[in-house]
Amino acid sequence: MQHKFRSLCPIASTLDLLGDKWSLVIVRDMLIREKKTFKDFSSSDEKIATGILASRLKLLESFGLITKRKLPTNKKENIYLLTEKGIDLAPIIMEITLWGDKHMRAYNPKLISHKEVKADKLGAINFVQKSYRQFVAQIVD
Amino acid sequence: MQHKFRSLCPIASTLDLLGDKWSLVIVRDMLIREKKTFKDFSSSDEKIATGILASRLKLLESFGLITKRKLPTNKKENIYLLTEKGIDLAPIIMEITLWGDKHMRAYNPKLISHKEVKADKLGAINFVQKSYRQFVAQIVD
DNA sequence: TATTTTTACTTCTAAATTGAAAGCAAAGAT
DNA sequence: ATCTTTGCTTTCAATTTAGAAGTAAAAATA
Repeated sequence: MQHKFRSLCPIASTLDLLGDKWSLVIVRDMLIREKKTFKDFSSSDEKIATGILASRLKLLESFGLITKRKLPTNKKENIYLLTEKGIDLAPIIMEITLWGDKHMRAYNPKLISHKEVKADKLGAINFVQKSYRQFVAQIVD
Repeated sequence: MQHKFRSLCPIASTLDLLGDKWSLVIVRDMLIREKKTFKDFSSSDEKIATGILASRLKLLESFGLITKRKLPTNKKENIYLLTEKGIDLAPIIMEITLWGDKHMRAYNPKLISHKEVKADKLGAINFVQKSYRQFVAQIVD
């Protein structure tokens, strides 16, 4: 089944896939918090409904941003991991973090700050991507 | 009336405001295409419904990302302009452009490419922000 | 000046999506 | 052997969206 795109604009097309309140929160959990199972994602602070979580994971997988696999040691648990395409979202995630930290605090005063990102954006992007690749490598034998 | 936020995470909070298919498309039209009236926005390629456009403009204004004003020369037309807070979205917009250009083309082959952004991201961000500030200055006496 | 057109919406309704809760089957732990 | 956990699916009400139509005032045109 193929997606419908609103236009030929890369921004609009990316938003056709990721423009909702949950997809990038799931990617954040994977990339920054190294979450990997359905349970991990459904127990995040934001309390995503399981039906929405299931549909988002399916969509992200269908677009190749994540993979779904089982480990030989556990036949029940599914392990979701970001692909390189998904890891490539790190710059977007970091820019959103910076913008939110700078401009949303006025409306959500107790917002958590990410000092490393503010201090060294490119460093933080590289660090997170590198760490995540190691995390994947350690899981996928 | 105040917004509800899902958590204390800057990413989730930013997505509480901008996490939908339309808000950043409107910001794109303002920042990159220098659109400024209700008509301008409603005539974009993506065909936003007027009801949604009206509600998004109201929301963006309520969070201080845009301003709404009239020119002394026209008592009907409303002029919507990005504030500095809105102009500050340029890095997010550019990163989304780059990601989309790189990864969505497989699904939307005729995607338009933005060579300047690919060639010089920081330059493109600065250029767009500077140009937009000039555009605003020229409108607001 | 009178009429037509434009602008900026609002309203309406159907369709789609979301959120919350409950249910369920298989695997794993006790 | 039973209880618990995991990974979902299902259900249904509530909210949001998409699309069309309507409206009032301003502006352009005849």
